Amino acid sequence: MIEQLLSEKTKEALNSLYGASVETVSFEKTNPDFTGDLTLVVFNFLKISKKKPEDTANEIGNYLKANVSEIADFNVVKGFLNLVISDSYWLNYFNSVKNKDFSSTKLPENAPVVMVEYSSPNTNKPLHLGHVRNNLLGFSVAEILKAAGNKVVKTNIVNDRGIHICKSMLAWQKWGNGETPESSGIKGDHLVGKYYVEFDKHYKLEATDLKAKGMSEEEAEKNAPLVLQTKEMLLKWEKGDKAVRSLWEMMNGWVYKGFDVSYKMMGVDFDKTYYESNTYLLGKNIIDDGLAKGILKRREDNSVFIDLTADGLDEKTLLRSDGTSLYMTQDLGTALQRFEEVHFEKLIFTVANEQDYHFKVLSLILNKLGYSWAKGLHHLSYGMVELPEGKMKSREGTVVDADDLMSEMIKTAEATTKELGKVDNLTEEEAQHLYKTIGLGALKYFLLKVDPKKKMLFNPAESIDFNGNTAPFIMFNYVRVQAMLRKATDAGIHFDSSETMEITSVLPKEKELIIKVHSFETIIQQAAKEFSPALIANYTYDLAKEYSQYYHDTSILKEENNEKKIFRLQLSNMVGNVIKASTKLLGIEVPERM
RNA sequence: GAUCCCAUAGCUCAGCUGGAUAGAGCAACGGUUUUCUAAACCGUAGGCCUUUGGUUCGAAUCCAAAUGGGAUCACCA
Repeated sequence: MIEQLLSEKTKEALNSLYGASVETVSFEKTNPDFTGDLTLVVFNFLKISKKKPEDTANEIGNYLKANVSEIADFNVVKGFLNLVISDSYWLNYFNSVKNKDFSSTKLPENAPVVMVEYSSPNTNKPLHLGHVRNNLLGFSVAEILKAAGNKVVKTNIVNDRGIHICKSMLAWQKWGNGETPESSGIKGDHLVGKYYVEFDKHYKLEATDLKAKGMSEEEAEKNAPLVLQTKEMLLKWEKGDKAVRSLWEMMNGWVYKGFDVSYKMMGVDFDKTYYESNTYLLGKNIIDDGLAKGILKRREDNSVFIDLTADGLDEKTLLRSDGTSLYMTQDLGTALQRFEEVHFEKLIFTVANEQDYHFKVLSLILNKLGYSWAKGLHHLSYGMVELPEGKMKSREGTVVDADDLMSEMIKTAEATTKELGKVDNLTEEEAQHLYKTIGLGALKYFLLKVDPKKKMLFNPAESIDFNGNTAPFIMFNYVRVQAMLRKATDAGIHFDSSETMEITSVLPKEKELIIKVHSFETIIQQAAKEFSPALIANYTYDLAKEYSQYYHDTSILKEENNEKKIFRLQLSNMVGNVIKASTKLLGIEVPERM
């Protein structure tokens, strides 16, 4: 990396010129309005040099030019030292990576293990837009971490038990008339979700009824017959009641079949799937351990808690007075279980920001209990997706359904593609695949290009764009490259040999493209560090945009100089390779034609 | 009441480990096609970077407060 070399040499310069040693020296990309590639801001060194900014910059510049062969020239504007890196440096770099497969990563044996948990669906309803953001984020972060040199284990924990699951079960029992996915033709998860909404409808009626009879709102909500029956059902489930268990298994089975279809459509997968019904009792041994260490305390009524008031938080109960465990207890237990299973360096939880508090407490407790691995826990917190009318609520049916949204996107892609008349040479199968690639790509990019932690507004009335900063634009540029390369191959031009072209100078745009590709590695590392697919998305867009301008202004196949022509083809090929690799990190596939 | 997150063009967002004149896309207006895919390219217009104070040679960026928006603070998950 050129930055590293320059940083070292600058330290050397400061030492030799002013006899001072500086810890870190960093460069930034030169502002496009000035000449140069990298810029050193010298204001920080004035104390050392005891000279004017211009003089300091000039002295450092002279030293670097004399001692670093990669520096072709420099100029000084006020306190800014702009360095021009020689074309030959960039060309050497270009030649070393022009045929590289940017998407392959070879992991060292001892690569750190990172577990990424995402999705975590409930089995009482189908996936909605919020889940889509979660799934895409989790999957993409996993891909990015892989590319950054980690061994990644993708995990899903299915919340398959609990009072909310019993709600749809009870409603189906009461009003389902034996309806099944087969008999109704409704996708399993949607069918179950239908009864979840049904439950809420009846429950609200009951509560209103009780209120009319003089109960307070709170009483009415607690004493609605449906609520009591659900609690009873949960107790039966916990005791292993045969009828309840088999109903549970049947309905969950429908849901899993449905989820599989949605996951496959989204293009996400998991290495491990956990079920809450198997893990909800975990964590009690941690409690015993904490009590023994005196970090957890037992109340008079036998419940167990931890006092976090000294850390600015509250008292957190970890065991009910009847000895049963809670959400937090369970999460403590599963974290420990996972560490014992895979010895992760990091454990990433992809969960919406409404649970920031929960994860803060979780990490704090584990740290207090002295588990050294707990510092590897990270909550990948993302903002909620909101609709113009506010938060989505599954119970009330005000959600953007994941399956509906995806098929809507594919339909839009189909309509647009046909309108542009781009399907003439495709078989029906190829065309269908193309619509899916474009539609889902547009959706994925739309959700991933925004900083994860920001909440996002989705207006279903305004369909997702296909122009500008979008996946179809990026794909379009990839496709243009492929079309051109096919044409070149047909004409018998060999651009993919490792042969080095005798190019001595490059166009400014060509240099920019090489520099852009050069920074791909750094961007991956940064995205991995910040768990941010948005960085990859924006990088890819910038690259595609620059290529688009280059393509527009420069003739490639029509270039008469053969060396230049081949160089340009190689450059295009390289840009295509990077686009393919970086979109892959977002879970986006690129088509070969469109 | 307490804590956490957010605030940049009409809209959606970049930029935030302090640096030069704050960038894209959409929408608006105008232009480019006998030339490698026009889902493209070029141009015009659009900004008290929410406000105030502080730190600094230098602040959209760091600190504090205020305002507005969101979330959380169960022996629910």
